[in-house]
Amino acid sequence: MPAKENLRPGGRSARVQASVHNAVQSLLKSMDRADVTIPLIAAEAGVTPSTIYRRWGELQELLADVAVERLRPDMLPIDTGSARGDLEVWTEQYCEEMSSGIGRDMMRDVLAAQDNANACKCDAFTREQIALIADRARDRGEYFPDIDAVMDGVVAPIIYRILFGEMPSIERVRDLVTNVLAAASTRPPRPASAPISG
Amino acid sequence: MPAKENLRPGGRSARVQASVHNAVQSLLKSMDRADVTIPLIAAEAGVTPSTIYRRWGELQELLADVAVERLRPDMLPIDTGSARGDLEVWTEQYCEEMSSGIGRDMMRDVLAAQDNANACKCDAFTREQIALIADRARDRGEYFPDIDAVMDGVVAPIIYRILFGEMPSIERVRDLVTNVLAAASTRPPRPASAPISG
DNA sequence: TCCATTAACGCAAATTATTTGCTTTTAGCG
DNA sequence: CGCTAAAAGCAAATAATTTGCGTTAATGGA
Repeated sequence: MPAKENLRPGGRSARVQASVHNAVQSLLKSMDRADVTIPLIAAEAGVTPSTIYRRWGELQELLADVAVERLRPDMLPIDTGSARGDLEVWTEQYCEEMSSGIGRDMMRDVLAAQDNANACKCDAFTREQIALIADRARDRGEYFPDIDAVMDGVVAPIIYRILFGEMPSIERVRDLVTNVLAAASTRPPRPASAPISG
Repeated sequence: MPAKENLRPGGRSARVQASVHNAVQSLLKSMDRADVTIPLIAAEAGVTPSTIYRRWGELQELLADVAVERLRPDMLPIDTGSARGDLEVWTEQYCEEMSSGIGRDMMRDVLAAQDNANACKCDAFTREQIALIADRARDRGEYFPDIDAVMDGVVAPIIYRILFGEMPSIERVRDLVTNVLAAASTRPPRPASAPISG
């Protein structure tokens, strides 16, 4: 299950990794994911299959590895001038990305892998984006809820519905934001969680 | 991707399915899930591998199929005499089951499958259990929140955290229940969601 | 009850994927 | 610049998956 951590960062090793990642993305665009195999990826990347087997072990791990890179936020949350606006806009965009076919597939890939490190990374990405919005709100002197409250109140319901079969409507998403902002000003912060082992 | 729907319900076909399901459960108990293969399951079940390939297509679909059966609730929510008590007890038990190694593996199996019908089933199971608690509350004349509010406020945060790396503490779980019950009596019901296509 | 129909199964051969032992290349470092 | 070992390539061995075809038996109608 070791993926791209603790490997030689330079030269050929990095080139191979990039080439394999590109090959995966390219193949996923042009064909059904059920037909993507490791020998196929290897051919597309110009690498021998055993290299992929030794580095990623299974297709699932490689797909998770590629997916988490694509899920990494590539821009700052839009600054609308208010905490509510920032959170609303960010949430709507997040929901749209995640509920698209590609977003759902990537999430599935990340969750399907044996190694849950990639899932943790995705959670961290989301928290970072919300933290940026929160910081901005505090700089403006606005109140903003705890990150955990936003994760529970906004992110979790959206992701749950996407994973378990219903896509949330835009009205519901706005509602979630409204409720978490309303609750924030009337409830004390909540206790923290414990990290999971396996 | 057709799993066990629209197949001949009687005799041999049903026997084979039961035998394969049992074989999967038995093997998952005695060995690492990464080492469970279709030929192995076939041998344990006393069937030929091609039968499994033709019926389930991939190991992932079979695992999802078995997992969803194990996730089906096998008893009514405990009646504690009050809506709050019922929901608290049910939630704590649900959280415990889902965050155990077996529960997480089963959820992973269900979500990893191409076919999301099994995931929808799991969602439906959960909603049914909550609906039973809600019905009981109404029979007693107690107010009870909308099922969707409980899914968003209690179930989704628990599942999100289990999937994305943190196990919720019992205090947080109680908090979620408290909040959804508090909100229920002060907020109007929310609009419904739209089903997902793919 | 018996027969016709056909879905589902079993078997085995063909194909494809995965693992493994060994050799070659090259990144990292003194 | 040369050493060392991690990572890659290659090819043979093993294992999984697909497929064609004959057999079994569930279902439905006479």
